[in-house]
Amino acid sequence: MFEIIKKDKLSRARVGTLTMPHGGVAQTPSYVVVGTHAKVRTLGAEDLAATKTQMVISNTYHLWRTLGGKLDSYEGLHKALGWNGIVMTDSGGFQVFSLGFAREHGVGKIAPMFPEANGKKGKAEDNLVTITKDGAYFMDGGERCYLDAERSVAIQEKLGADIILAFDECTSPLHSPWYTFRALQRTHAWAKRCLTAKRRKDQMLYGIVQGGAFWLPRTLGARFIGSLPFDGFAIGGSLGKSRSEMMKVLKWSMPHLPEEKPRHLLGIGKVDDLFDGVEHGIDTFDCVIPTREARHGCLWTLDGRFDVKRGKNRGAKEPIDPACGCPVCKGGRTKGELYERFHAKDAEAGRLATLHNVYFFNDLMEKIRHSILEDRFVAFKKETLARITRK
RNA sequence: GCGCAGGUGACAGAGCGGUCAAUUGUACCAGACUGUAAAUCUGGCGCCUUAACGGCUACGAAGGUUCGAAUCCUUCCCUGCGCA
Repeated sequence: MFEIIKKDKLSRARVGTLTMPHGGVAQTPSYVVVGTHAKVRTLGAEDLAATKTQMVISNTYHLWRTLGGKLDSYEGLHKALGWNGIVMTDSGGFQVFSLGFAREHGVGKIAPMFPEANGKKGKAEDNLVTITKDGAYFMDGGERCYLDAERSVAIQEKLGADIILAFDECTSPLHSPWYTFRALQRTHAWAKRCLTAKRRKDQMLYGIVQGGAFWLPRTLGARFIGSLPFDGFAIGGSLGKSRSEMMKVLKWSMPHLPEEKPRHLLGIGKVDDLFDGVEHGIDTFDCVIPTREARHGCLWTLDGRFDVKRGKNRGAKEPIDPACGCPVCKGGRTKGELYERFHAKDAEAGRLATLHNVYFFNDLMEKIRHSILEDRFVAFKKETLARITRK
């Protein structure tokens, strides 16, 4: 169930409450922390609570492949996580892209302006995925496996998340409008099949808007998916060559999605993205940035982000951010300690950094919620972005 | 004092006559990471040059042999180990 508590006057931003059939509750806008293998990398269950985490997203494809036959007797994601917050599962649709054309095209979802410049353009044989109108074939460790709408829903029902996602095809930013359009037809057919295949009543099913960064397919996508009886909606897919194109995609999509249902922005979540997304009416975001960058030593603060592995942090006695309330900063841990642990390849380094980053993003979302409730969201956005880009 | 092994760029450690400004690792500097193929990847790292090109100075020191030396020879200095 989704209840809107307050709408912003100057933008489409809103504050809401997401309540799950099993009892989990989240205040939105909210960050969804990525825990692909039913675990937020480096974090334990107790850490989730300490980081203000309200929602976690795991991955159908990865869990399906690792659990294998054990899926039938799976304990469920809440048990696996040891945590009773809201859990989502991605459908595996993104892996159609990330293991497929992403490798061949040498791109991410947001393509660089000059793809050849990032120097890792792959060969066609790097593409591990074959897509048909029925579903997708993956090459996984020499084994060929098949995933489609029905199977994805069935797996997600066994995994037992609160919110599950429709199986979709995420296209590459380098795909043509025509390819993108044909992929969109597949995604739409699969969306309807997911609705039909769904058995459990205690899970919410979100539809996914695709259509690349092209106006027509994207608009058609939003209109079509928005018209189906999903419990919520997600914006997915390749979002153009730059952030400004990404925001255009939101602008084209959002008006076609029902106001009263929750909207999720898939896989996007840097600070400026969050503000823009919220401004366009997004309620939840998931992104790998806080956890992955933490493991890579990159720490986020409201004064910008920095790499704690750099030499200037050796011996530094100050916390990551004196204003931060996370267990790491409040616990008296210093940049110097993080530096030493990262250089010693101590696994605790990644955990401490992850604790900080996850807390940072969850806390930022809380601040955003407050700003909306206090009618100062746009001002808060402006002052925060000015501050964070200052250095 | 004798014997043996060595002295290479911030450190460790390759190279053992030309393709060596010198493999590689670490450190250092810079950058990337957006529904996790990722606790990872990329670039730089003697000096001059925006950079390429080019030039200059370099492999303990000084000489020497060679068209050409970090690489061979001589002497000296220094370090480690063993014996006195």
